[in-house]
Amino acid sequence: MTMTESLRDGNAAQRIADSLRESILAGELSPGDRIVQEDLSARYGGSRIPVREALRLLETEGLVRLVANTGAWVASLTLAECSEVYQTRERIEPLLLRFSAEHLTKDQLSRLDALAHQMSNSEGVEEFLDLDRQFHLGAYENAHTHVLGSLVTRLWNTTQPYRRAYTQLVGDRNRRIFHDEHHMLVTALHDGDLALAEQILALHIRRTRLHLERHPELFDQAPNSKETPA
Amino acid sequence: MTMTESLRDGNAAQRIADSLRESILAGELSPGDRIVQEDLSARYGGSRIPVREALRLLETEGLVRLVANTGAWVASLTLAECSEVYQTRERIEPLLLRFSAEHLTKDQLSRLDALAHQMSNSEGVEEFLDLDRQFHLGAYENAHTHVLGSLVTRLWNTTQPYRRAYTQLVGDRNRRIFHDEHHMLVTALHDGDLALAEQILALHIRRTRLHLERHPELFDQAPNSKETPA
DNA sequence: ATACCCCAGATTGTATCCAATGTCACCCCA
DNA sequence: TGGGGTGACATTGGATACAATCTGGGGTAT
Repeated sequence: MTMTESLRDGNAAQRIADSLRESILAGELSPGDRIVQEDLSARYGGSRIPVREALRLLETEGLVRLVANTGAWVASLTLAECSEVYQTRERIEPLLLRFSAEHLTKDQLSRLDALAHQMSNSEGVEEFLDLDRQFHLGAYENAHTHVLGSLVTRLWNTTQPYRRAYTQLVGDRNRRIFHDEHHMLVTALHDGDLALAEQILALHIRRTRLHLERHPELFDQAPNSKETPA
Repeated sequence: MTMTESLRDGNAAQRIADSLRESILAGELSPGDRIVQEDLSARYGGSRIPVREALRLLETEGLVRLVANTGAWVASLTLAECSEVYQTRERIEPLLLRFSAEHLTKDQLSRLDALAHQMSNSEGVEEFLDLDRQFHLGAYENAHTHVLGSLVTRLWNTTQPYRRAYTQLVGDRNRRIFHDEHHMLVTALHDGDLALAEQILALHIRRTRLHLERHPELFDQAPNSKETPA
């Protein structure tokens, strides 16, 4: 959905928000970066009005921080906040997986399996991040859910910069166990053992969080600081 | 916070959004009601610009539905969507309670106990709704959390109209068990038995959902319909 | 030398105006 | 008489212009 349609959606704010979100997720903008309204309006060839609406939108998504009469920055998280997001994900993603698994087709399962294998052999950071995201969100694809699905996507989005930083930091080391967990998850889904799949997913998210927590240097020290110390 | 400060926040959009949110939560506006930009700008004495930003804000909060070039409506939920929200709450509110319980003071516990008793004796629908909200959100008050707390509040907000409709429908019948669960929760917190408190809360939310699901007539039949059938 | 104040530039917030789009009622025609 | 098309009206979307506010640097007094 979206991509092609939203371009002619008659709605500039939505289009700008989508584009800006992509920029943040792709790492072109980093937490703490200043966002100037005029720059965006110039870049997208409109006035600042839709830009402002887009910023408001991204603010409630948690991707942007707005301060009245002062400006906008790409949102940053403290370690505590990021850990909070992961603990939340640990509780709700298994539920979403359950909703989706009931409707997953053989084809979709094959695709998940293929993605897991691709990841095992992937080299670059960006490729890994992209495949990882596709794998997890792909597993939720068939959850016919309007609320929980977008919520999970939102949580993925806000933590994406830190997933990137962590992946860059540790390189290819220590990834083996993540890949094993992915394969275990596919197997559990294939066997139709939903309870097991839920458990594996929860443990997978938990382990990722524990690994992240070993690297406080990746995060802001205080909430809502304007600049990344790095 | 907010009320008095936000009035001079230098930010009209925030102020309008806060006020409109209150109107929706108070039941002055019902799901499906049309929202006209000009009406709001007249009511708040400004132009439509901040109104539009406010609507965008409430849209991502799930309280308003926007359609490009067409208009805005107070968001409505289908039974399936509402059920989804409750199942999500069932998973994350116990976590939030855990975060908060670690820091709860004696005074706050007493207040929760008082609220539970007040509810047992409350008469009107609005009084009950208000106390219920104060009780639950009050229990989370000391969770030093930036993400999960606002998320839970958001989920409470989107389901508030249906909690109201249900409460009005069933009257005072069947409320006994809810009150019992509230008292049990306070007791568990008082005893410092966090695991038990989490379980009681999860069951409390689950039971509420099951009760709601017995009344599909309270909900929209199709997602995003413009008017409430009622 | 340092702390404070004040002003200029930059940036955001808002109002007014105009364009674009959707809605609805009316009319024409089969 | 009913269905489809067409036009005017209401409402939303966006651009320009102006007001309000914040930031940072230089000057002054202590």
